Amino acid sequence: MLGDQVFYTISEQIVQQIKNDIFNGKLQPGESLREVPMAKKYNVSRGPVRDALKVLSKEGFLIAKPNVGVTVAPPPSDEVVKEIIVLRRQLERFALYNTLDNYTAEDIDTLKQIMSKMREACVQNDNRAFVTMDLNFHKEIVKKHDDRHLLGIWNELVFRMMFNYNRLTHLMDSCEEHENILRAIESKNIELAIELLEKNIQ
Amino acid sequence: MLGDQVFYTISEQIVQQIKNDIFNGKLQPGESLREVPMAKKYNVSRGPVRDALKVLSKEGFLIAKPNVGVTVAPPPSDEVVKEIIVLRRQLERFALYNTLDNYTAEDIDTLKQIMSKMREACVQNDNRAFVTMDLNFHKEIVKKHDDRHLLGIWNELVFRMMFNYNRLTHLMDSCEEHENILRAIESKNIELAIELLEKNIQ
DNA sequence: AGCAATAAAATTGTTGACAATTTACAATAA
DNA sequence: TTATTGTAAATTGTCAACAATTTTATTGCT
Repeated sequence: MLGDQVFYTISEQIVQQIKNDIFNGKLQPGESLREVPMAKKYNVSRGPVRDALKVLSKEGFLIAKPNVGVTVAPPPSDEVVKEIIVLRRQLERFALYNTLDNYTAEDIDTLKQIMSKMREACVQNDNRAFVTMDLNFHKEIVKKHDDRHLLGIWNELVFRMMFNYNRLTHLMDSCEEHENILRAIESKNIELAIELLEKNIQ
Repeated sequence: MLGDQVFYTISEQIVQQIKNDIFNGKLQPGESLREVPMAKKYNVSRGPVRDALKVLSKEGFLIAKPNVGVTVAPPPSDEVVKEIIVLRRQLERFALYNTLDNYTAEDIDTLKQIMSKMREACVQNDNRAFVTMDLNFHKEIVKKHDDRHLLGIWNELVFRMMFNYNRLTHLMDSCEEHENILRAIESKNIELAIELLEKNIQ
C-alpha cells in the first residue's frame, strides 16, 4: 500500500509491516503491541516503532491509551462497513462530479495503467494485487480533486474497510466494471460514470 | 477540545496548543513547523513535539513530508466543507437511527448537561464554548454507537471543519434546534430526531 | 483461600546525543 | 549573469538512557 514515494523511512516500513500483520491475522484484535519487543523484533530503536504506532492509531488500526500502550482495534462491524460504503459512494461521486470536466489524457493514462495491472491480477488470480489496484483506481478519482482533504477523508474510510482485506473478494466481473467506468470517464459521460462508480463500490 | 481524560501527556497538550494556534491564525497555511525551535518554545525535548506533529498530520491539520518536515495544511475549500456536511449528515443519521432505541436516562442526561453548557455559552455570548458544546452534542450521538470506528470517521470529518473554527458562527436559534433534537431523542421520535439533526448540521 | 499492601518488573514518556538528509550559502565555471 | 559544485548549517530520523507510570508478582493478614 506504499505509493508514489521512492524511499521510505524505517517508521513507514514498520507501519506497512504491522498493517500486513493485521490483514493476514498475525495480529488479532485486542492484542497489545509493545514498543520494546517490537523494536527488538525489527532490530531498530523504539523511536520509529513509536512513530509507527502513533500513525496506526490515528488511522484506526490500533487503539492507543496514554501511559498504557496500544492494542489492535477490532474490525468495524458489518453494519458500519455498509455505512462506510455509503459514505464512500457519496464522496467519490462528489469527487468525480467536480473533476470530470478537467480530466486530461494523462489522467486517463494513469487510470489505464491501473486497469492494466488490475487485468493482470485477474489473470494471475492474485486477489491481493487486484484489491490494491481496485483501491488505487478509486483513489485516483479522489486525488483528481485538488483539495487534499478529500483524499484524507477517503483514506480514513478505506483504512477501515481494509480490516477485511482478506475478505475483499476477487470478482472477475469487477474488472469489467472498472473498464466501463474508465470508458465513461474517458467520454466524459458524467451520469453514466457516476452510476457505474457507485455500483462498483461495495 | 481535550475530553474525558484527566491527565494529559506533554505531547497531547502540544497537539492542543498547535490546534489553537491554527484556529486563531497564529499559524498560517503553508508555514513550516520545526521540531527544534518548537521544542525550545515549549521547553521540552523534541520527542513529544515529534509525536504531536505526527498526530496532527494524520488529523489533516498538517502536511508531513518524510525527511523534510511539516507544514500547516490549507483549510478545506468551501466546496469540500459542504461535502463534509453532507457526509456528516449521513453518518450522524446512521448513528442515531441505529441507537435511538437504546437511549438510557443516563444518555439523555449527558445530552442535557451539554445543552446546559450550550445555553450558558449563548448567554455569555461565548462563541468558542458554544461551538465546542455544539460539537460535543453531536459527538455524543455518534459515540452512542458502540463501534468506535464510526467516531473515528466522524472525528476526521469534524477536524477538517474546524479549520474554520473562528468562522463557525454563533446562532442563537441553534440552541433551540439542539433542544428540539434532544426532545425528539428523549421521546424516541426517530423521524423527527433525524430530520432536526440533519437540519442542524451546517 | 481471598484480599490488600508492597515490591519488583515491565512499559511508556521524555531526554539528549549521534547519524542521515535537506537546505542555504559561497565559490567557481561557463 | 546564470548555472553548477562544494561546504556549512539546519533539520529530521534514529538511538540509548533516564524518569514516570502501569502491570505483575510476592508477601502478609484475615
